[in-house]
Amino acid sequence: MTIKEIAKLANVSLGTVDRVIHKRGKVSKETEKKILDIIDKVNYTPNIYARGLVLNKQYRIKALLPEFRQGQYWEMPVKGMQNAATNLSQFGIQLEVLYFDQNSVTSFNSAAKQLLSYKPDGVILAPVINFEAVKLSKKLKDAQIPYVLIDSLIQNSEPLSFIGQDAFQSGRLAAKLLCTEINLKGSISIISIKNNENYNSTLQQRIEGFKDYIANSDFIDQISLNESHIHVGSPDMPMAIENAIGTKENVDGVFVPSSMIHHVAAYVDRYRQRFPNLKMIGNDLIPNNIRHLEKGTIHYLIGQRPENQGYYALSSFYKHLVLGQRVAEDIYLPLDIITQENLKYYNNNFQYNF
Amino acid sequence: MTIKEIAKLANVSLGTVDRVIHKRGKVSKETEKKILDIIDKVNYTPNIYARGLVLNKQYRIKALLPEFRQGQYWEMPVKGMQNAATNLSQFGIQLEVLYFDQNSVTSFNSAAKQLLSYKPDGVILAPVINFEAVKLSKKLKDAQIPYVLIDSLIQNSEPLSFIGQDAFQSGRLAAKLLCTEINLKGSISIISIKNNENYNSTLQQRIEGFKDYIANSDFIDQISLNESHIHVGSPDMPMAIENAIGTKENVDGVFVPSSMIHHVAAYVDRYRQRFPNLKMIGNDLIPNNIRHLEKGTIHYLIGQRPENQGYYALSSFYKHLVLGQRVAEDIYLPLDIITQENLKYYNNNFQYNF
DNA sequence: TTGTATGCGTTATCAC
DNA sequence: GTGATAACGCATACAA
Repeated sequence: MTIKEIAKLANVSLGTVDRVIHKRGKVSKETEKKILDIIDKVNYTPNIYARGLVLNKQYRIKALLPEFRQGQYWEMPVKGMQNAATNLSQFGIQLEVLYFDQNSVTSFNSAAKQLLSYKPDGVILAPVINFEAVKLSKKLKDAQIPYVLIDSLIQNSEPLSFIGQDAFQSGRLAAKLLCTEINLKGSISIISIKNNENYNSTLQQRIEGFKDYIANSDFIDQISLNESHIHVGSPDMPMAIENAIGTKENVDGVFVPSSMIHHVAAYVDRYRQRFPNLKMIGNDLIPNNIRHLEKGTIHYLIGQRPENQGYYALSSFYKHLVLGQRVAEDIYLPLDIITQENLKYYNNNFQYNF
Repeated sequence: MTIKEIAKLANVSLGTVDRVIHKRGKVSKETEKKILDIIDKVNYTPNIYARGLVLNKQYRIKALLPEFRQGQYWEMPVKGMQNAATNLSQFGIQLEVLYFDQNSVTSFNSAAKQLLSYKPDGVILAPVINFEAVKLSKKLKDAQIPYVLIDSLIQNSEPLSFIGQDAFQSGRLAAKLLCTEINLKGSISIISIKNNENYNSTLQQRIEGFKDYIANSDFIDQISLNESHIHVGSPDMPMAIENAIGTKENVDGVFVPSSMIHHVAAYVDRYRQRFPNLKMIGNDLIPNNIRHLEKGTIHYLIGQRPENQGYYALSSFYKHLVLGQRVAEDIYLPLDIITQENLKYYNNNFQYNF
């Protein structure tokens, strides 16, 4: 059904129908009602091709993400975003990624300022520096620029959508797997490793979920927990790792609630004979972690499909801006459990998700 | 860059450019080369909107699948297909699903005949009745109708793409999880349950993978295996289950390489006190299986994202027919490990995969 | 308040 | 061999 046909049915010109559809006014109440009824009855949907052809709109989306080196976590969401950008370019979606230093508020603010100066049609934001992200989200709201949050949520925000993982549940799952692996008894070391100084709600929630699972299990008395915090790159990192896993009492399991588990795994691997039965579980399938999973140093990795997160983030804008569809508010990605056995098929078809 | 601009660059009319692009001939060698060079240099891609508008093509895709009742496995791929059909209808993709009785070759053949009479632009085929599916695939090839295979492959076929799972690897994964769960020792019962009489290569491969994992493990001597085959609906099914798991020696683990594990779970659940520590693993997250996973009767389910399989099947045709893109030949879906902990987030966003 | 005309980029037909 | 042109459905500027 086309506008022309609707116009004929309503005995008006297609200009009038168009004015009704786009609420441009200058139509009498009665003809408006008549046209709306017909539109409703025939279930009219505009032809996406004709619409796209005549509008010929370009939508500029800016992403604001932490800078990264090859093999680091943030490489993966970016890959997914760029993949989406390729597929969506024919629909006028344009992506540019701006980067900031996770340890520098100044760097974030200057990138944010630059971003706002572009007056983009949409923003993808990783709120790694929580407090500054909140301020930016307010500015975006004032400027009526829709934004998508990726990885973690921020307070009082009204994003077009949030795309990430339930961190608490992720921690619970890690606990279940690790406890089963160590046969429901022994000593577990939770090691929080970060490469920045910011408060990280995701890490925190994963740890809470981990503890919650054990606290509510019927083998709580059989498990002893200890927790440590390590900063990547600090000169005493080896000693910190040694303290976390090499104390007198044997540690049976290690949980690192971030992609940084490979640092511990490398240490364990170096002194393999000292840790013959240590079971390790962590997050994110970055190359360094995958290597240790293949080697057997790491036993489980929990994935959060970072490429898909990136892909979905841009897709949200395609749906919203191009198709005019309502988009899901919160998109929680599955908690993928990866072991040696299913590693090969993990996410090998994410590029197909369009 | 548009055809018009290319025409101007080449000092020809846009009709000539069009003839070159579509290889319609009637163009002199030299002008053809000149135009091709320009097209190549400016990296011309046709405007998808204008193209779609003028062609206004409808693509009729017919799917040929086993009939099912609510809650059965085939409901899920169909759901994914129909979801895709909704999203893709605006691009002219039309889907109709034809059903056949898995236990009736006649039913399959009459549905296949009907399908061919439609002269569809594409076919989605579930080769559940292997031999007949092979014959149909030949006819489709002769008629030059592209087809997508879903769930399992067939011999000597040349599908547009195959969408499914690596069944052997799925079996290996099941073995790993179950063996860990029973602490690498004990007695395991493999129960193959089917609701039809056809040879099922997927089941077979899963069982082989399962055995392969154990045969190549270092705890092979600690595990005893027995295997049984059961037909759903047969009056002696309870006794067959009893024989498989209720023998004198305790069975520690059960592996059912299909979505039919809930039949065993229901039996185990009814006589719970007799099987206090039985661990069970199976395939596919149909409602009956999910219920037993939540209850704890089933410990792991391996998912194969059937909705996504359906979605991808139709998407393949969108990519092939509408966008003219090359599509991936074999799409192996991830082997998802589902337990109580990550069940909630499993595949809750599959509808977003467009 | 309503109707008409033009153009978006591509395809396909027709005249030269 | 080549060029001109109508048509697809929609949005919009402008005429009435």
